[in-house]
Amino acid sequence: MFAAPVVVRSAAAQVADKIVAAIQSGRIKRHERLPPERELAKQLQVSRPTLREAFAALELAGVLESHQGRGSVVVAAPSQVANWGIEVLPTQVFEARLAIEPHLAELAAAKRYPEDIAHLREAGADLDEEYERTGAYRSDLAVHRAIARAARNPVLADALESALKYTESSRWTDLRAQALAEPRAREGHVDEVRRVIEHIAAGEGVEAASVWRAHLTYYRDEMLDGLKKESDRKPAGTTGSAS
Amino acid sequence: MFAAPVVVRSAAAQVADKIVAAIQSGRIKRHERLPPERELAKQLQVSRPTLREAFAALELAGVLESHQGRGSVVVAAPSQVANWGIEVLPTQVFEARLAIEPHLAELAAAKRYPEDIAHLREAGADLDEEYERTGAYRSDLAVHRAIARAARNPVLADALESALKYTESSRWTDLRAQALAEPRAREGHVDEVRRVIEHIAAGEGVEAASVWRAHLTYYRDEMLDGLKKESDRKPAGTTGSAS
DNA sequence: ACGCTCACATTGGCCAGGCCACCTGTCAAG
DNA sequence: CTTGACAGGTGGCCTGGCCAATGTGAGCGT
Repeated sequence: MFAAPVVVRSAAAQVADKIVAAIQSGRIKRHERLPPERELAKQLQVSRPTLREAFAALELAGVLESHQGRGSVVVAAPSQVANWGIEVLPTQVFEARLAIEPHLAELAAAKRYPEDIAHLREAGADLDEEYERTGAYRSDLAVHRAIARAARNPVLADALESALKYTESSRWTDLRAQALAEPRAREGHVDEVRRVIEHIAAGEGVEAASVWRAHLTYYRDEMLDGLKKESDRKPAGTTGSAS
Repeated sequence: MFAAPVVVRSAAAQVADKIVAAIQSGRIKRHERLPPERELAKQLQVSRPTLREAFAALELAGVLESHQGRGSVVVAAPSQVANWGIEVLPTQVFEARLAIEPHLAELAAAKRYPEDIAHLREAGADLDEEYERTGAYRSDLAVHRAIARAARNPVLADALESALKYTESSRWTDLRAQALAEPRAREGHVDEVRRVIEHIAAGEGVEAASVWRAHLTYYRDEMLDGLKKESDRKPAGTTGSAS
């Protein structure tokens, strides 16, 4: 019992949550002015500094805008915060990566900035070296990121990063380690990485995208197999994690 | 002269910038502990509440993590903040949208939740109605967003939103208005919107993606034409915008 | 009657100082 | 060796205040 520990959420974070929720639900509309800080603080029963922490966070996130003497207004549409706090499933992570990463490989092949290619080759060499030396490797994330960098598209690079964020949970790394336990799978992966790098360096965008798509597809299937086996062993999920 | 007005950046925002810059440059590494708030505030010559505003913002953004009695640690990798504050070009916005949106259409066709289809049809009907009534339309963003929602993938939906954010500048809306000045172009767009909705509703993912890709490609070419004409008229760009 | 100026209320930006709660390492008692 | 109390360090939060930018309306002159 008490499997789920108490998640402490700071007062400022709770205030931010409330404001976001109000925007999501449409209670506060876009370009609408919020009550003055002093008043809102009184309404929410927090001090002004606490409220200001929440405001500062939302301002950096592009949700609010505050101006001295004028007040604070909402600048984000509900759609922009619609997915905040939604849980992301492993299959959704792969959906996103399959949408983004082959395209990144294609863009990288189209642009081919010398320093990016060098950086990419370096990441590939590191992976090769690790594989030759130890017969295994921990992850090829560096290559994925190098491709994103070579694509020179900040919007897609950010999107990839937000997908990769989910691959850092202990749950995900466990599954990955399990998926990479098969020596044959590893060899195939390393080979795909080599090929995608050469395709990009040669400017063969379509081929690079194709290899990369296949790479991700294999990887996905191996991971989801692990997920399936796990749920077979333990039908009732008891893994809980928060953030 | 003095074309660029002084952009007032709050002290808290500047502190956040400094910390992000330190992570980008590798001066602070991942999982490294930061100095205590009181000390860091002294170093940066700001008060603790101001520093705390910056911390709150970075915590919401997933860069820091603070725990009572333990201190604050960096949890973001440099790659995760690498693209912060980078200017995004119109061509990059289209690169990203072309990567994401056809895939979203395909996912929407694969999932086909009834309420999402209804919502999508509604957005399409609104556009139709506006077009029939006025012979023009302001934007079909609602349809794009409805497709994103129907795809049920928060990672991709967020990515699309961050790309669409750039389409809200006055500069972009001007270009769009100009691109949509051709009645023939509008008719084609409305027709594509109708078709993509029907393909999605019918579960024809490949076709939906294909139509949507064509739609975006036409749109991109019209917009970038407008951009080109504009730069022909006025070779030296004097448009400046900040933030 | 119209336009202009300027004082003032409003509102966010920032600070000082303080109290409390929590975590961690230490050290003595069992 | 284990257990528990304890103290120092640290973040969480508050009160109260001053300053600076903004917008407004009264009062002025024309």
